[in-house]
Formats: sequence, structure tokens, C-alpha cells
Amino acid sequence: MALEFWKPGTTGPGSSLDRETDGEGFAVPSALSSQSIQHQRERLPIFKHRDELLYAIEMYGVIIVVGQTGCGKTTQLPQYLMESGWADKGNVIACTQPRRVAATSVAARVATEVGSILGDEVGYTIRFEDVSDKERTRILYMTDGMLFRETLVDPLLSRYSIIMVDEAHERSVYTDLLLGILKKIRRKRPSLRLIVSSATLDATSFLDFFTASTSPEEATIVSLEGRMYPVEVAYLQEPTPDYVRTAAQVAWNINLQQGSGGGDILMFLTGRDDIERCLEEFSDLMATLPRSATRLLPLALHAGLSTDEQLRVFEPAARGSRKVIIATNIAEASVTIEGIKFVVDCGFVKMRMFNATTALASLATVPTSVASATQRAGRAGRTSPGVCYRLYPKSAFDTLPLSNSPEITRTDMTTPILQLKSLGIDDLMKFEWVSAPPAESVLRALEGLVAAGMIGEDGRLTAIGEQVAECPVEVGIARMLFSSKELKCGEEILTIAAMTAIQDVFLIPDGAPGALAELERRKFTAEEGDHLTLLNVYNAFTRYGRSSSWCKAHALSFRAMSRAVSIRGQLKKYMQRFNLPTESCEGDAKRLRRCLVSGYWRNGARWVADGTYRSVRGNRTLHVHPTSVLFTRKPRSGWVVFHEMEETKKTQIRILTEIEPDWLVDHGHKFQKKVERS
DNA sequence: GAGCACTGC
Repeated sequence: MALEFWKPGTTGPGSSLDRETDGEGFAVPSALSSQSIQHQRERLPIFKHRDELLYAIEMYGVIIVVGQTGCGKTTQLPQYLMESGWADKGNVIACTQPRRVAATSVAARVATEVGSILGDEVGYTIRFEDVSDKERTRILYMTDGMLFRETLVDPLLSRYSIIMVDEAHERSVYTDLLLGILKKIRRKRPSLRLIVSSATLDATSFLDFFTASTSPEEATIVSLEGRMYPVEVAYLQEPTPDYVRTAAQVAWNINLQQGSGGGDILMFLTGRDDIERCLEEFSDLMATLPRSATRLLPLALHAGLSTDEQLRVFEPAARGSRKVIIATNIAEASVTIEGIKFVVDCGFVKMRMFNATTALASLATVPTSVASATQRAGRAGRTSPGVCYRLYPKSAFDTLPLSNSPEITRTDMTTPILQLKSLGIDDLMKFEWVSAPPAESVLRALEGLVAAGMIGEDGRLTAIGEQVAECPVEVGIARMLFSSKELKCGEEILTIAAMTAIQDVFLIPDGAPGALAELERRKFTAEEGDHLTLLNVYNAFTRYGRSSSWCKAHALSFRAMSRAVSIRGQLKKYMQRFNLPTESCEGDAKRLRRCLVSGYWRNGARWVADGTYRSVRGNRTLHVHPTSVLFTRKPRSGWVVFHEMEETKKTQIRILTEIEPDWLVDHGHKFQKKVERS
């Protein structure tokens, strides 16, 4: 099927792709020119409507700002606000981001533009890093989760005059929670101004949210000119049965078409499997490359790679070659690569779903949204005009949802609800959600919080619930931290809590190096299971000087391990604040395992003869994840608790530890008595 | 026999 899809050398790239023309022979990208990306034939100043915007902020409480990435809203808008006096008299302008890297890099850039040192007039605050000055900082970039936490301490967020919630279209859990809280704060403190920044035309949903049960004068939409180069969009005429293969062919053809002309290719696929298969497609095609043709340099980019491997995509390609970066969604917003002129978009994304009824998380491949497709296409127009090839028909594009599905509708609500309760929001049915989580999800979360002793029969937080709400870990893990006092294993539980909070500790490369990495990993194996294995890994990391070379030699992620050290340090402070001792169990693994049961008591499972497990809750068939040290071994007692359960092709459990079944029963009894007493 | 992407004073 290789070349019947698209014949290079006939009428230019994408000749058999479906395009519309504007009557002058110029292909108008049907989706982008008129709807999504602001086109620009000659350069426009950023913020053509600066005065209009400042006027709107004086007049309205809430401004919904619509503007594509590249219009400068994140960097310029806070500066304009500061210049026009919004940061006078000790007021602070906050700008929230869903990602840490965005908060830090934007703050650094704005500090330079303003001519100040980072952390002085312009600063940032993310978990573990506060580069701001309580007195002097006027513009503060921060993660949305961080500002949400600040509401626990200062419910009216009184030090801020304006809060800009950036990238709101991404609809992260904390963006949504924050918007709900901010609407509430504005009722009590109308002087607070909000700017909700969104890249999509779906801004009306935010407008509706802020004007519902207030007044039409509460909010308005302002649109900003983009600073993007035009991106032409082409669609496939027919859907492809194998987008990985098609993607490789399209990239291949772009390279042949473009000859030695500049411009790299960025490809969006769904996951590591796709990426590796695509690399194979390229190595097959490589043999057919004419000697005179520009060489293609395929590079993978996904979160599972080491920092070194990730950095390779930023190195400019050698003369006479062109980079093809084969990436997951990481390249959509988290990582920006310069010099991309062509984007190949498969149209799908892997999305985490959570089924509250079965407490089962799953990873599903679903079509992207218009917002995502636009964002991906925009990656081709950062430094010059570009082309985006969408590997699906225009008719399929027309059926895509406008925005990303809000994370709050497909995530475990246990922690968010605990935090909302702690904010004094007791009636969750009356809380104004931008998108309400499913009722089932709220009910199950409440049920779980009651069962864990965080919420009393009266529906209010218990004393321990108040403390756990502050603690940046899952409820079950927090429970263990508290139980460690009685079981005298705070030191070890602290480490285990930190290690379970990070992901991708073990870097398992493909092929033979992968097998070697596997051997390295086994050196840390603890008989009792994965939690104690993780404890061994952490202790070895600190014993050998926390070095990156040591990590490399043991197939561990230095990034992840360093993060575990930070998290452990942070959690230790909470334990001290809550008067929880951090004494060691002195090698008594039994106490430690009993402590694990106090947090994981809902996650018990029993071994069955075929090597799988049955969950205590629901009697579901569970498969051990292959990274577990219990993957090939039956636990002596036949019983385990596990950290998490996820449905992929099968239902898998990850991070297991062997337990005695009566511990589960004991815990149940203890809990039962507690409920009877109260 | 397997790893979308984020995040938490």
C-alpha cells in the first residue's frame, strides 16, 4: 500500500490528501485558517487589543482570554497588568500553570524581560521550590495545585489582586477545582479579578460557568491575536487501518519531497509500543533511501526515556539530514522543540479513566479533541510556516469533541473531596463545578473516606481527616504514616510512601540492555515483595552518594530517585508536625507489613493455582505486573496487598507485598469496633 | 511479560 496513498513528486506534499483551496491555488487548511489558529500573513504586534483588554479587566470580574500558544498571553499579560497598577500596594498577580516546567521557565523569561532577578519582582512557586519573595514579588507563576493548596491556608487568597488561570482548556483536576473555588471567593471578595486563559473557541463553557447564577456582567470573552506562522492542514481521504505505518510513510514522503530544504518532522503517536513499531518501519524504509536523498534521523520521545535520551531530540540534525521525532503526547504541551516544520498527527491519545464503581483505573486509546489537534498542528508553526498531516479524514475531525474531557470526570475523587471538605465545603452537591464529577464517583469517594476514618458519621472531617487533607499523599498512604506510630516503623514507611509516589523508577530499555537492567533490578529484591524492594533501592541510593552514575549502572532513574528524596523530606516535616515519630523497625519486616495493611486493607488479594490472584473486594481476576518481584513466585501465605490496580489488556496489580490473611481480618475488626464506638 | 501525560506549601 506504500505509495498508492500518496505519490511524492506529483503535485506537492499531500497531493492525494483532502484539501480545500481558496480559489488562488493556495491550499487553505480548512480546519485551521478559519476556526482554530489565527493566521497571519504579515506579522502583527502581540496584543492588538491591549487597551481593550485592560478596560475589560476594569469593568468585569472575570475575563476569558482566548488566544493560541504563541500569542504571548502567559508572558505579556501579567506584565501589562503590573504596568497598569494591579500589583501596587503589596498586591500580587498570580498566574497558574498545570505543569511545573511551564511555571519555572515562563517565570525565568518574564524576569529577564522585566529586568529583574528571578525570585525578586518576578518569581515562581512549585512543590519543593519557592523562588519568590514574600515582600517583593509582584508577579508569581505557580502550579495550579499549589494555588489550590494555598486556599487551605488563606481561603480568600487575599494577597492576590488578579489570578490568571492559564491553559484552562487542558482541564486538569486542579484547574477545575480552582475555578470552582475562585468563583466562590469572588462572591465574598469581588475586588479579586480572574483571567481564565484558554486556547480554544470553547471558551463559552467558561463564560457560562462564571455567569451562571451571578450576572451577565460578571464575565466576558476577549480574543487575542496569535503570533503563529500559518500551518496548513491536510487530511487523509480514507481512514487508515494502521496509522503507525502510514505515519512512517508520510514522514518518509515529506523527506523525499522536501529534499535538502530545512525543517524537521514531529510525529504524534499514542505510546511506547507505537513508537517502537514506527522505528522499525523506518529501519525497513531506510534500505530504500536513494543515495542522494536527505538522511532521516528518527528519534523517540516519551516519558519512559532517561533525561539523556530525551535531550537528544533537541540537538540540531547534522547537515544533510532531517530529524523525525516520534513522540507521545509529551510533545503536545510539556516539551517544545524548535525547528519543526511538519507535524504528523495520528489523531489518538492514551487517556486514563477511572471507574469509581469497580475502583479500577484503565488506560484507553481515544480520539483527540479539536483543542489537542490544534495544539499539535501549532507545533509546526513556531519558527516558520508549516504543514500538519492528520492521519484521518476531515469527516472524522468534524466529529471530535471541542475540548479535552475534563480530568475531574475520570479520576478518583477521594483526595480532591477530602481537600474540599477541609476548605469547609461540606455540601458537595451545592458546589459549583465547571464540570461535575459523576455522582457515583463522589459517592464512592465519600464512602471510602468514611471507611478510612477521615469523615465521621456526621459527614464532617475527623481530627485525623483534617491532618490528612493537608498531607500531599493518597489517603491510604497517609493512613500508614499515622499507623507507623503504633507499629514503630515511621522511618521505613516514610521511605515507602515516597517511593510509591514516584513512577518509572526502573528504566527498562528495549532488547538486550533491557535484560541486563532486569538483572540489576533483581539485586534489590526483598523476599517480602515490592514495597521492601523499593525500600532497598532507596537505601542503596542514599548509601552510594545519591549519584547519577550509580543510578545509570543500576538501571534506575536518577530523576525519579531524586524526587523520592524530596518527597520523603517533605513528608517527614508533616510527620514531625503531627507528632509522629520516625523510628526504625530495625529490620522487623513483619511490623512494616502490618503497617502496609493499615493503608492497603481494601487492596487485598489471594493467590490461585493458575498464578493469578483474586481480589478480596469483588473477587476479580488479577494479574501480577511483570515488574513485580512476585511475578514468578507464589507468596508463601498465598495473600498479598497491592498498591494499585490498572486495566490494560488484563487487570494488573502493581507493587505487591506478601501478608498474613488474618492481618486483613484484624484490621477489619479494629475498624469495625472504631465505627461501633463512634 | 510491560511503561499516555501531568500534579501536591
